[in-house]
Amino acid sequence: MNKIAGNELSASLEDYLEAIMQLEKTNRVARVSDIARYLNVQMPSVTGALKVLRAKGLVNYSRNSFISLTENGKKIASTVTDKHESLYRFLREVLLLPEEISRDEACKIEHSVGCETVRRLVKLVNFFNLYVFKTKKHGKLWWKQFLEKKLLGNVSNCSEERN
Amino acid sequence: MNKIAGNELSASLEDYLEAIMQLEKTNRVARVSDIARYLNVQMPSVTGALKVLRAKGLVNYSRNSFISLTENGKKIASTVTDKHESLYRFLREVLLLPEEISRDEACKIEHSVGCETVRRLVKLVNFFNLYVFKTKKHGKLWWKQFLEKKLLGNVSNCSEERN
DNA sequence: TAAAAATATTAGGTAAAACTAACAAAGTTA
DNA sequence: TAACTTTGTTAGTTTTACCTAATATTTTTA
Repeated sequence: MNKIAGNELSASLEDYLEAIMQLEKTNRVARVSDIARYLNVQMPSVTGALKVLRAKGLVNYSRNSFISLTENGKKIASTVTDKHESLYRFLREVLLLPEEISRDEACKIEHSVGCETVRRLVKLVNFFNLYVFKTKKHGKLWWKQFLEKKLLGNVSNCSEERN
Repeated sequence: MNKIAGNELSASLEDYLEAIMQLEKTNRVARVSDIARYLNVQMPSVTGALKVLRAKGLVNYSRNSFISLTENGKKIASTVTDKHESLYRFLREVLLLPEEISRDEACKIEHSVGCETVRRLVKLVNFFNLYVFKTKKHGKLWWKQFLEKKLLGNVSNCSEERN
């Protein structure tokens, strides 16, 4: 299962596009070694991914030379980045999770969440900023306390994790 | 990247555990063919997964015989199911997404979301039910309209999807 | 109970996405 | 410019998670 339908990209390939866009933004150019470092993979993995992305028409790239996103590649990369940022804001500003966890979590979820969901999530963030956090004097504090309060018997025994 | 740390299970293996628990609940027993149908895979894939899960001490299983979750397997399966249900409720009750999309989306996200996040998500659902939806007469309607309203210039060009 | 159907397993294969080791090309520096 | 370093590629391997085809086992039914 978990099949990848026709035009959809794997989480991994999405990550490469995102990395390239990010590196272009901060470093002017994205090199194989930068991408590798950014994504915590070895260089041959990058070369391999670039060939796949080129075959899909998402990057311009040729041996030992520059890498850039095509129009199409840019479009996908910004969709993913947008999901990432929206999720991050939701986790950070509404669920009030710590920065690092919000970042990590956004990274993982960004590949499995749909656009409409993200759009609504952004609305939710706006709602909190416009209404909940503006309530009386201490809206945000009140919400923080509400989050910490025990409500109903939701006892999930989360074996695995640190968070 | 996307490495699976020591004790963590892949999304796929989590799905098998979840399926087995679900089938045990509704059918009394989970058979290879049931699991295959449930997860949309072929039977040999199930046999293979069962061997891996057995090696990890998560299912009791022997050739041509019954399948059941061990204590440990049950624990993990219910954590996943719990994540699924909480996500579903959030998507359905707060973001007001259609049933089917909420279900699909929950299915995909359940493997990448942490326990603490889910716990807070549940609080958020409670908050909406206790406060937002109880506001005046038409709390829920008001929220629905808020969700539909255009706010700020969040124009993401979501090429891919249907939702 | 023998034949047919359903269920399960084995064997072998494929594809994605990573890896290492070895080599090649480019850039830097002495 | 020769030697060294950094960067990038190729070739080949591994792991995960699927698949099909063939075979084996169990259950049902005529």
